[in-house]
Amino acid sequence: MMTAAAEQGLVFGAAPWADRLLMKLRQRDDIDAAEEAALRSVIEPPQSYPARRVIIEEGEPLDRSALLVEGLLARVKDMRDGQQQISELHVPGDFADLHSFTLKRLDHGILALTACRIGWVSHEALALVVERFPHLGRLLWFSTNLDAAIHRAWTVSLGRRDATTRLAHLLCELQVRLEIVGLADMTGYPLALTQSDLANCLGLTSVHVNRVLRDLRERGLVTFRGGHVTIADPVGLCDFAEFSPDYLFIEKRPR
Amino acid sequence: MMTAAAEQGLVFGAAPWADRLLMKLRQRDDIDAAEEAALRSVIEPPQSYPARRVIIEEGEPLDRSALLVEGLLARVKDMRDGQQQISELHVPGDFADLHSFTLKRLDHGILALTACRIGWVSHEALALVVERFPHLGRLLWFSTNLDAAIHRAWTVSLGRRDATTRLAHLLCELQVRLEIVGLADMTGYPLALTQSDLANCLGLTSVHVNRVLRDLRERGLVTFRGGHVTIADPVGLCDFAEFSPDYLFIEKRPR
DNA sequence: CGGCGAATTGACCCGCATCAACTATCGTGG
DNA sequence: CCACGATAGTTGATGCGGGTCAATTCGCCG
Repeated sequence: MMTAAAEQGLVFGAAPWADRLLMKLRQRDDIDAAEEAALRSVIEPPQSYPARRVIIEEGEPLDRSALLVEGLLARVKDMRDGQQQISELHVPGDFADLHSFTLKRLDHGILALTACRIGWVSHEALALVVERFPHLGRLLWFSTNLDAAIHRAWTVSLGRRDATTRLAHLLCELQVRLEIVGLADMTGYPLALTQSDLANCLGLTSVHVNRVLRDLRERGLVTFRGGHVTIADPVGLCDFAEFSPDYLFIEKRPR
Repeated sequence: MMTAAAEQGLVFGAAPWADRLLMKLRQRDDIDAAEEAALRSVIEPPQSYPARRVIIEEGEPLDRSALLVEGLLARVKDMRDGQQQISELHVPGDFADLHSFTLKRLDHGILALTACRIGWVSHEALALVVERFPHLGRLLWFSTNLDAAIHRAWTVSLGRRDATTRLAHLLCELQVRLEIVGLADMTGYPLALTQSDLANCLGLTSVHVNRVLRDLRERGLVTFRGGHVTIADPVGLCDFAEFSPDYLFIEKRPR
């Protein structure tokens, strides 16, 4: 019962800030009460960070990972000439840098795009949990592999899609990922990004993102305005973007 | 002694086809004799595949992973309109789809770009080894996270670098990765790809790759001809490409 | 020698960057 | 309450990197 309630994000018992993480993991595989308790126990109470704060500097040695509880995070790489590229966006329920558990430092920075709340997990505690509950370990491993799958989808967008399709595809991805953690309904979702942030995801300039947003709006597919994405024609949008959620692995599979 | 020899890829004892994999993993962390034996034992004798053969179809259910022993593999995604994007190149010693261990199917295909030899590993056997040797499990987890780091480097190239720099960066990456497994010397390495393959990595057309190769040659940085990359000016090339091997995590770190 | 895929080169075009102006929004202090 | 300054968004004019199309040439194999 506690398990079922947690699935809907309604539990305010132990470490409720892990609810969205559990929602996300449970769409992949069952997690029993012992595993749930162990996982919740390693996540520290969330700390708040203001928008635009660098949470983790590129290369910094790390002994903990960040679970995003609220807000939006980005994995960013800065170039010599001042350009920036975002390699992934993180929504609540995501570990933004679970890969630092094995990498011990990051090849990119972690930047708060909005005000955020983050629950930290020490690698030491995580190592114990993973050895004690190998199935949970495999699920967390899965979770980093899912990040890689998202990277590959972005690679395809950047390499082979034009600006309009690329943006449409990203908005589809976010719809699905936010739905999983209960932050989107069928009509859309709040998204407190600037057009410049989107440009840094899409390898474009903010000027062009602006034009492309107008294009998508005028096509009657999707609107992004005032920090909210409104999907006018879900089927049309997916088709236009050649979007299929397959790469997000939303399916129950034994570990 | 066997361990030290294996480090140089000279052992022809048990499963010598795992030598390059061990070379690669050992640049990250020590592997003791028991772990080495366990790892070697799960890798089946290599099978041969001709160039251009699809090794794994996108979406196909998987219960084993492919260790590349010889040749070149690519992770490919095909688009509706016939375009193709490669999201990663694999060199000998790489698991091409270790992530299928947790994903159970792939979001992309695996294509042999040249004639290849592949040693298969069943997920069942792998699961046993990983539970028995958690440190080895962490090292393999690291290895999939390294793939993700390579994806991110490509994302940056595709999003923010021009064609010439992008190609230069890729050639630098391959130099380093091939050096690790003893397939490149300081002057360069064999690379049996077509210009069209490179185009599919870089989000370009083969026509433009051709022009860009000429540009790099005329700048005196690097030459790609007859299936061989010759690096004329290593320092100049790295500088030109804004290349740093940091994202390849070539450093000993405790697991 | 003939055939075929890969490489090479030129001419032309288009998507997106760049540069530049202007407007909208919002928080802040006088 | 308004003036302001800062940041984000919007739109137009112009230029360039890389795509497209097409014609050779090269290199290898039968």
